[in-house]
Amino acid sequence: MTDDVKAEVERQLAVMRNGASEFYGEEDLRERLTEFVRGGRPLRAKLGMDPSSPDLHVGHSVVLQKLKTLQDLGHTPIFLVGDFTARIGDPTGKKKTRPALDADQVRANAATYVDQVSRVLDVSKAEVRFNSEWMETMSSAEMVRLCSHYSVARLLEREDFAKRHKEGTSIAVHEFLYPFVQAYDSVALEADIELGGTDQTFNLLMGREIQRAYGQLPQAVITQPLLVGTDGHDKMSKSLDNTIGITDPPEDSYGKVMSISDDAMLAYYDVLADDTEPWTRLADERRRLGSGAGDPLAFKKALAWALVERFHGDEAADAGAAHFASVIGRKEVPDDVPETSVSVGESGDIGLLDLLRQLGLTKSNGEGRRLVEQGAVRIDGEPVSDASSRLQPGNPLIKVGKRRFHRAIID
RNA sequence: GGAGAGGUACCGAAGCGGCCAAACGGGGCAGACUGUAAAUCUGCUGGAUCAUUCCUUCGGAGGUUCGAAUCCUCCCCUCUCCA
Repeated sequence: MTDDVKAEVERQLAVMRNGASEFYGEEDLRERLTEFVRGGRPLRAKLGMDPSSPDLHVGHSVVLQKLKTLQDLGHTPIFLVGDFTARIGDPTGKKKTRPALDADQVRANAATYVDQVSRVLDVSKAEVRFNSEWMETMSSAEMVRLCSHYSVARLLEREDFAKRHKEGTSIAVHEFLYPFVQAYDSVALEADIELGGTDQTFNLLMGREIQRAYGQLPQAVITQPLLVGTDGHDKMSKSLDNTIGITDPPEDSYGKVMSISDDAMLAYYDVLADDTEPWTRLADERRRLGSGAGDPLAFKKALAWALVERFHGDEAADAGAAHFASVIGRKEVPDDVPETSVSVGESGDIGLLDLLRQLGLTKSNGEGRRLVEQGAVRIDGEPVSDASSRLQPGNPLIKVGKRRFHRAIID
């Protein structure tokens, strides 16, 4: 019996550790975990996300996946929507003060989160909380007390703060408050474990200290590696415009994966793979590619398929693959080309540059002219070389670049 | 409160009376090439205009000048040092 308990505790710890970058406070957890295995209360696993943009992306899904893993182990997943912290703006990794979001914006973003999270996690069995719940009503006196538990010197140990301080970029005082609030969230939620990306390490660990200061057992901290963006260099981030959104259309998601470099492709696999079907099949090929052999294109297709499948299901993944093979591979016209009706002027025809703008394919005539000059514009498959050309009424298919199609209904 | 440095296009950064719509780098877009929308190479990258040219842009508001991103005045913001 005791051995069984011990084995189960070790098994759970191993599962938690799997794929993680760091597991801080693992020892602190052992006792609580043992009680749980003996039939005690489940551990409370916290994952916080600020609704600073309306969409979650695949990078976020890495930690969400971990939360799901903890859910599957029988623990209580707590998805914390940082509606209050979003209004401060997480200074992590930032070179300058983030603009604070207003309450309405935050509320609107938060509303979309729960739905998106449900693509990964069984939200109905999770505890979904908002930190405005306790932060909105915290008194100034309490805030002061909270801040008394940590020193400026230690805050300045944070690399981003230290750098900004040294370089003379301004750090607004409220930015210092961010880690305090995040840490206090763990107190309010009585978290046993907190998850986050490696970039959150400081904030997460501060949670341990603040919990101790409030007389709680410190949470364990599991950090997950950051997913590189589609550019292959920086971390995936909305502000860098290198994301694959959880709610992106399957065709886009598939195409975005296909566009990443081979190096990034391996990084994606390493961070995203779990022990479920489409991923496990790739394990051998992953090893071959690591040693310079293998078929990178086939692997990338399989990776793209697996990723789309995770968020949209296998039919959507098939559709994404078919779309890519058709449009990019065979250079065919996709089935679902958007259509827009435009009217000719008194002349009875319409200028190409006007048309491009009306279809939303270009922002200005200058841009349109440039694209035409560069041979990027095709009408019904034929390249156009004259920017001043005019089109008669009809239904021409306009193609700009390699993958932007639009059918014009000219009358 | 005092002294100094600075605010330039999506970002970084030159320019410091006309040759500036503003060098250069990054990013973005396009083309070539490729197993892909990677890498690499090439081109483009404020708006209107076929073009000549015109309009808006160099923190904000005024001013000097034939002419200002560049000079002057006031204001706002950032940073440094001093008190």
